[in-house]
Amino acid sequence: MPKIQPKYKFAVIAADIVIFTVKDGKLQVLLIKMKKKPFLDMWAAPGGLVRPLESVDNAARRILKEKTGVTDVFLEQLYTFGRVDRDPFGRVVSVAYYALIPNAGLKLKTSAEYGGVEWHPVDKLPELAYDHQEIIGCAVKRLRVKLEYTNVVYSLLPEEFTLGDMQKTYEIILDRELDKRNFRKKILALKILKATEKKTIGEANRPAALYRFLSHRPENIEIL
Amino acid sequence: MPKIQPKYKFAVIAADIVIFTVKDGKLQVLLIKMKKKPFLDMWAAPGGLVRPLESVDNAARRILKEKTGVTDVFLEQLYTFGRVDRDPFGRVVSVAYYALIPNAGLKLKTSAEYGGVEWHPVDKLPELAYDHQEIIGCAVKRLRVKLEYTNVVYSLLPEEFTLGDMQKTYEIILDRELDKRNFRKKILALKILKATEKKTIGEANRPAALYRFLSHRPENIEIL
DNA sequence: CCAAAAGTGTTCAGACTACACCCATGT
DNA sequence: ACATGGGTGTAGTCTGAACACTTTTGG
Repeated sequence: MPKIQPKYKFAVIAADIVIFTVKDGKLQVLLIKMKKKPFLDMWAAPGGLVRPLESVDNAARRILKEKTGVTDVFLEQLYTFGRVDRDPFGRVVSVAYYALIPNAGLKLKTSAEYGGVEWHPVDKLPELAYDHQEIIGCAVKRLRVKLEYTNVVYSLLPEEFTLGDMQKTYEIILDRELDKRNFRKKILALKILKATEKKTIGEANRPAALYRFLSHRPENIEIL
Repeated sequence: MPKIQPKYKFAVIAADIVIFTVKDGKLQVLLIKMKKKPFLDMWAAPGGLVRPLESVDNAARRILKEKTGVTDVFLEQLYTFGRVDRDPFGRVVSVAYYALIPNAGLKLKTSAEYGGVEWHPVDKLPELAYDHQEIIGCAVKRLRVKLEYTNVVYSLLPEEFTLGDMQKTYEIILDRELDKRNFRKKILALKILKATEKKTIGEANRPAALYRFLSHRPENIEIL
């Protein structure tokens, strides 16, 4: 067990965010390259200390916005990681969150503070700082079950999308194939989508109907 | 919004435990009567600051043991409550846990520090300190869903129990009646119990077979 | 003999699974 | 013309829900 440097007199609180998107046919997380010594060149989920006059939820929203610029996406508390030796800089307890953002040509802005900001597929993660491997693993598990009984995919898809897009998103995250006919039947029966008049154009195949979610709020609905 | 007294320079961490049992045909929680000023004579779930060299999980276990003496029961992290003004004594973030303990003639020991320790039915709670009403409400919700897809009732029942005891526990917590035949069929089909040779004796009705859980570890199993 | 909980099967409806072919477009 | 994903229905199986009477004990 590493020695804890009591930089703070009591345990203090940080928030870390596992930011997911689906990109290039893979579930990916946003990681930041560390420049500080014990974790030099390792990667970590974005995070930071909770400020004295800021709620933990707000800290999570702030960090998410700082790194991605997005604000109105699904963001939920995941779990609190409180091992004594999880942070070599001091006694820091991390309240972890996870967020789902659509892959809409988001520009990642790095800063001098970090060695880079990049998406990494969850099935091929680099070496991670702190206990972030555990945190991300936990977030992936949670995301998988959450997809099955809520409508939160809305936060991974663009405003308008095809049923094929939606099914592919499920297949990528759940890592299994779904039956097209059963999937469409199920989803349409739930009445959580409304069809637009539009269809996809310019693709090398038959145009597909575009849908949008009726509600962009998380709701519990048995989906699969 | 009340003014925060910066007793600590940063936010510090406490653990609060919602301790459940089923007693007198009701789901009950263990509460402590406060003696400190802004919450004088109000009740609260047991809790305390996390010590600098103690993990948050260990703090929860410690507090549970201090108040009840029990150790090997189901104890799980619930949620972290991080509103800025949740504690008038300072910036304290609470990692809430919930525990399930069997109602086996547990003796509650009060201390000079508190005005009393008592069980209270969750459907008739007194006025609660801090945000503990929210925390307990959250714990009850979680317990209800958890009962449906895990075996955690084991931690509310004695070592040996009848199927009637088990069904009653479900009915009390879920607050709805269950069909006796369907319940027994389902539970026995899951193979999570083993029948003992024994039967209840001395009751004013037909003796019932006594069962025990095969495993006393939390497992995900579709129960209802 | 009465009260109280234990114990025990069947039927019906709805949900889930598996499965194959034609269609509209771009190249 | 062909490659690509879009779009559609049915039959069989499984699961969950509803439902009533007999048994064994203590009082």
